[in-house]
Amino acid sequence: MLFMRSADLTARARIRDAAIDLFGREGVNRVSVRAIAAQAGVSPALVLHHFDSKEGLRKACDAHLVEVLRGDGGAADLGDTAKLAATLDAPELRRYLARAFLDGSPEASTLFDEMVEVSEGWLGRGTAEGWVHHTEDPHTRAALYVSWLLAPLLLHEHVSRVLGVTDPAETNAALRISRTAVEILTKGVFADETVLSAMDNVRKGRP
Amino acid sequence: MLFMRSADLTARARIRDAAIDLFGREGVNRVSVRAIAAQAGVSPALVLHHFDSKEGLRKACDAHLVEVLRGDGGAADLGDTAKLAATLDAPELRRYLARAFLDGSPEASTLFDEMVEVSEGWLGRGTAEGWVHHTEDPHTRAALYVSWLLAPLLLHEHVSRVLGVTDPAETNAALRISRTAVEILTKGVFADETVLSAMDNVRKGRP
DNA sequence: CAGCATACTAACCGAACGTTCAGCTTCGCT
DNA sequence: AGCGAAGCTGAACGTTCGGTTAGTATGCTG
Repeated sequence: MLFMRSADLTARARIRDAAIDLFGREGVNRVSVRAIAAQAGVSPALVLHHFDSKEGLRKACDAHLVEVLRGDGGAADLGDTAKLAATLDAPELRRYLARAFLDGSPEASTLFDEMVEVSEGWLGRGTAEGWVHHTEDPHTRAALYVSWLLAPLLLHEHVSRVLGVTDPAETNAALRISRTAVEILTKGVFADETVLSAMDNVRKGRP
Repeated sequence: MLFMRSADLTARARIRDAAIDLFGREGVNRVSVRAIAAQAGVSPALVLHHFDSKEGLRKACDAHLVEVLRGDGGAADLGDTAKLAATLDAPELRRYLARAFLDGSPEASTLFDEMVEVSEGWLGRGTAEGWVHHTEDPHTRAALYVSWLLAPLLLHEHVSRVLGVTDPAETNAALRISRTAVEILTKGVFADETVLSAMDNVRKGRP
């Protein structure tokens, strides 16, 4: 178990990687143990020998993803958007992460909570230092910030289709999206406060 | 077929509503025809009598959702965020919509494309009239705008957990989120342009 | 070399799935 | 009243699923 990292071509690792790929592509329930075994080049029985059950395999995939995402820096890295994006350069990890958030595994919930916590801390520090605007509701803003960070990942299929992405590398599209996101987060979209004050009026009307 | 709307308690409609509810809750593949039939109070065979196959039922659900979403105003309503939010007041419709975007049905793809198109037109008009900021890349901004609009829906489970939502009505939380979103879209998050210019430098370094 | 745990497979199991089908009601029409 | 279509059901079909079992190969340890 100790030197497992150097032997990342073991059947166990191949099964796990195949599962991450297929689970991310199709969703956990559309993928059979047989299909995972076939992609990993082993028998279906070996999958259950190593992971006890399909659910056990899914948990192992979650754990692996979380381990990779945390990187070397512990939970702190979860707030480092650039580092996060770099780690998620692998399409199969991206797909799996998106699926995990939607299928509602406990590991994904914990991960989301941590990301919100780290982001809230980071934005709070920014507010104190003056490079982030003040807000009435920092908690909601952090939750929304993380949601928006994940949105292009979750809707990757549709976003890339709309943007006409065809190249396999996709780095250009990712850059366009990031740049536009930062632009909105810096300058906003609306040039005046009519929409905002309209919303505040609705809010006061319903205490 | 013509007066079907007035007879929305037919077994056919009950099956469709049960399918939307269960598909949205669990995902299409986790739900059996038998479960849908049970919730609708009919036999499993009747489901296939009306919809030919499970896939046919799913398509009928998609079509129904799109019909409801378009409302009376045709595609134009897809850009009216407030109206959209009102239509999606029903939790089961919200859940189903989120699932549809992620399971990648053709209907959902068309819907997404239309939402982006309508939003891009709306934001373009706003730019011309001066109440929306100019952007280098209106197309990407529109895609991102729609993605961000959908993000709290897709991540509803996690967002509501983080915000500590317990009340079944949820109107307060929805209001908090909307208000915060509009706040960000009006004032931005970042108070200066350091992040933005840093990103532009990266971009120029990689032409 | 013997002993034994680990890695792995082929064959199989019961359960649940989507789907089919023959037949039973129930209605609208003439 | 009579008849055909539509709504609807119970019982089965073949398939595929996750999981089990019995057994073989492999490689380490004494």
